Amino acid sequence: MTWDLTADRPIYAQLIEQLELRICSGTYPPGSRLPSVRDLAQEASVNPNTMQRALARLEEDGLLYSHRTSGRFVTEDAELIRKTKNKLAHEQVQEFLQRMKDLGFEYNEILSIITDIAEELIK
Amino acid sequence: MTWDLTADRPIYAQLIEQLELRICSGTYPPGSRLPSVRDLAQEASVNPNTMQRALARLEEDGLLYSHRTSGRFVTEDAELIRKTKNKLAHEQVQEFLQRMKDLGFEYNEILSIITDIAEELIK
DNA sequence: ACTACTGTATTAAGTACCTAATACAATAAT
DNA sequence: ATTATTGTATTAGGTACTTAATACAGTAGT
Repeated sequence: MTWDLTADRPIYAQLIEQLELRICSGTYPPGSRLPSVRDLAQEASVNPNTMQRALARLEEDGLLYSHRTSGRFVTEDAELIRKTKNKLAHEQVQEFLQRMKDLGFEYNEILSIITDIAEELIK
Repeated sequence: MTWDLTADRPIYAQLIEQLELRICSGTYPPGSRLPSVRDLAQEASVNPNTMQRALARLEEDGLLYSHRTSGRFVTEDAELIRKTKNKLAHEQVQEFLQRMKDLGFEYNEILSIITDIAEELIK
C-alpha cells in the first residue's frame, strides 16, 4: 500500500486516516512495531513534524503507544481495533448514503449503481 | 437544505461541492436565477470573496453563467447537468468502495452493511 | 437622471498548515 | 563507554486560505 496524499486537504488529516486504515486492515498488526517517525515521514514524502502530529493523534485514541526510545507500536487491544474498524465503516456508509441522497438518488437506484460498478470491478 | 461547512477542509471547496449538489438535484433548477453573491455568502456565513471563488469555478465548468449586472443563472443545458450528476455519483461510489476495501471489507460484506444501515434509515 | 443592485477586482491582515533545521534525553546496540 | 536511533520539542519562514474593507463598471427599476 502506498501513501496517497492530495493537496486539497490538510496532510496530517490524511495521514491519520491512512494510518487508521493500515491498523484496522491488519497491514500493521496488533502489537507490531511501526517504522520510526523519520522513516514513515520519508516513505510518505512528508515532514517528520507532520507525521509526528498524525501519530500523536492516534496515540490519543489508544491505537498506538510509544516507548520513548525503542519505537512506536500498534495496540494489542484487538477489541479496540475491531470497534474502530466498525465505527469507520459505519461513518463511510452514512456519509456515502447521505451524499447520494443529496444528489437526488433513491435507495433503489443507489443499490443498482453500486451493483453495476462492483460487477465492473470484478470482471 | 442548509449550508454544512467543516473546518477541516477549505471552505471554497466545500461550497463548490454543495453548489454542485443543489444544481444536480434540482434545488436550483436549470435556467433559474441564483441569489446574489452577497446573499449567498450571508446565507452560508461566509465571505463574499470565498463564495465568488466557488461560483467562478462552477462557471468554468459551464454549470453557471453570469450576466454582469442582472445576476447569475443555472445552465439550461439539462444534458450537462445529467452528465455531471452521473459523474459525481460514479466518483462517490468509487471512493466509497475503495475506502471500504482499504478497511478490509469484501464486496459481500459491503453490500450487507449497506443493506442493514439503509433498513435502519427506512424503519 | 437617479438609485440600487449586479458581478468583479484589489489590498491588507490574520490564521492554519507545512517544511526546514535543530536540539535534547533516553536507550538499544556495539 | 561509545555510538546510533528513538520519540519529542522548539523556532523560523513560506504558502494557502479566509476575512474585511473597499472600489468600480454596468444595468434594471424608478
